[in-house]
Amino acid sequence: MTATLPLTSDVLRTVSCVTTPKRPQPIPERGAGEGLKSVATALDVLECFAVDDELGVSDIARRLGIAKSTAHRLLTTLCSRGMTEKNPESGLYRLGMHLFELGQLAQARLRLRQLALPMLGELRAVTGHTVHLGVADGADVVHAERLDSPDSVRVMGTMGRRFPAHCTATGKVIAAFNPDFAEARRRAGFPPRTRMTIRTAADFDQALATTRRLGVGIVHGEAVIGMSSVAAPVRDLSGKAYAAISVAAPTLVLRPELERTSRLLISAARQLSRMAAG
Amino acid sequence: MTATLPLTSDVLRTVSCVTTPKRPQPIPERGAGEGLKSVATALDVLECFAVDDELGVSDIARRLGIAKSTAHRLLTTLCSRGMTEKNPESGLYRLGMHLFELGQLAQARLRLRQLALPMLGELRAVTGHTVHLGVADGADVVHAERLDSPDSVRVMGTMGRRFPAHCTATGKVIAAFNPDFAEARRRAGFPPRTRMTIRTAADFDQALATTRRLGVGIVHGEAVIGMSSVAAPVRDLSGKAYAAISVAAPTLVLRPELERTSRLLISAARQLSRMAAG
DNA sequence: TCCATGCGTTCCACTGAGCGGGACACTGCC
DNA sequence: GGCAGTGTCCCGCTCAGTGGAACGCATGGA
Repeated sequence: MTATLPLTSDVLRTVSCVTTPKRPQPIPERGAGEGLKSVATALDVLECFAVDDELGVSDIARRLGIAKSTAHRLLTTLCSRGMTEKNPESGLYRLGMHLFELGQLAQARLRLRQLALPMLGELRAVTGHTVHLGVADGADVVHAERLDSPDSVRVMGTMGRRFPAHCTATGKVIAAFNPDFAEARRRAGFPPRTRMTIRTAADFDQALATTRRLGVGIVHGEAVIGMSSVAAPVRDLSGKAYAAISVAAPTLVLRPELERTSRLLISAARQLSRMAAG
Repeated sequence: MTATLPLTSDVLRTVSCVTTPKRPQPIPERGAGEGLKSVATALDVLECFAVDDELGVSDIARRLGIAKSTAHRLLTTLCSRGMTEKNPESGLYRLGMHLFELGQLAQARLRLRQLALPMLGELRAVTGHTVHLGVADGADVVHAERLDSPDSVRVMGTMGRRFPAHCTATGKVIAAFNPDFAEARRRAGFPPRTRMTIRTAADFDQALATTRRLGVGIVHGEAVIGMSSVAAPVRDLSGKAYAAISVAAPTLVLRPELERTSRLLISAARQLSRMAAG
């Protein structure tokens, strides 16, 4: 059972917000986890594909420490439901389209996203930049929605991706107004992404203090060199942040507009907080 | 194991293209399915949420014909991995954010989508309308990508959704150039969506003949009243269609531009077919 | 107010389902 | 040709997953 926390509002559907025991990041941690063993192992198999695009039966068996026959059995079961697929060329397995279908359903039903969509569209229109909705999950932020800048040539595929809280504007601003979330990040550490990324708890705490003072989270090249973001927090009735909306653009473009963008974001996020709490 | 079919090209990652045994549409069909029983049941539980947003333990147990305790055990396991979540307000369960994460991964890795993205962007820019990439799956089309019209006010949530082949432009055009896919639809029947929807095999076959003659699939109000789409097929080396790209707009807007749009689509789809096959 | 009926959760004993080991065919490489 | 990989299949043991029953708690009607 996911530990039930004192979530005053339910707009954030992620129950497992901060206190999720562990979600394996680099290499799935086997056995750990409650409930049915075979089901848990099957989900571990899926998790393997979060790391690598395509994997073979033996590969997965080795990673999870299970018998080859077991891995094979799990994969055929997952395949029969479209959760994984077999690449006929390489003979390897990968994630299936049905997983995408179900995942889209999960996203489409996220209430916070439904509320945020019109405002995100407006923000994009006014700023002309890419906008995000990020929700806290564990020690990370998951991009629940992303509207690309109208003039962005290539559509990037970062939606649904998970980012450590210390290298994104959304992560910083949620951490600044949610001590539990910040603490989860401190425990998880500060993996570097670029040469600008925060690397120590001291720097992190200082960044959070700055964020609290400004009311917005800002990153310059801490996730991607040359890119900047600003984010404002979505908060529950107790004032605790559980999500954030952000605007992202090249640093050179965003820096001059920083103040105006911040004002827009704060106003939009405040409105969203009200709508979500009501 | 998903039956391996003679797929000449691998761009379509959906191995289970046409010959998928069955994917329960209205109510999950229990027990049927190879492999591990508990894993299969767990996936059935997920499938329940494709029908309803939120469900309780007893509800799911009743639907699947399993014991309440079993359903509860499955749900807690799924929850511990973020595949489902518990709504603390209602006490009911629903699909989880981690499912969204994994689903996004599956989509991002779809090779056909990667190839199509730039062309879809261009099509949207030139036509000013919403564009789709649909891939065949079973007797349906799954929208693997969707770029919204720049001037569309509200962003709709139809990406990742599954549509019966007989009421979409993409479905018609894939069926027209893929006899297996068309046959799968005939077997699955023709559920009505609007008063314009095709209802009989005879009408379906006639529509496919027209589609073959024009080279594009066209629907006027057959999925949504007042909306029209045109679609061109993406084909493998043998000429069999396995995906399609489409342009959608209000009927009144699209009708006058139908010929020009068709030409653009056919040219883009042809190019995409070459890139995917090469 | 009390009983009835629904819910979700927990426990427990039985048994059959899922486990690992091993055998097999196949491929590619030294 | 052997060797080291692979994916697939089979089989017997045993433990994991099953359903039933019991519990506490809501809700609602009599």
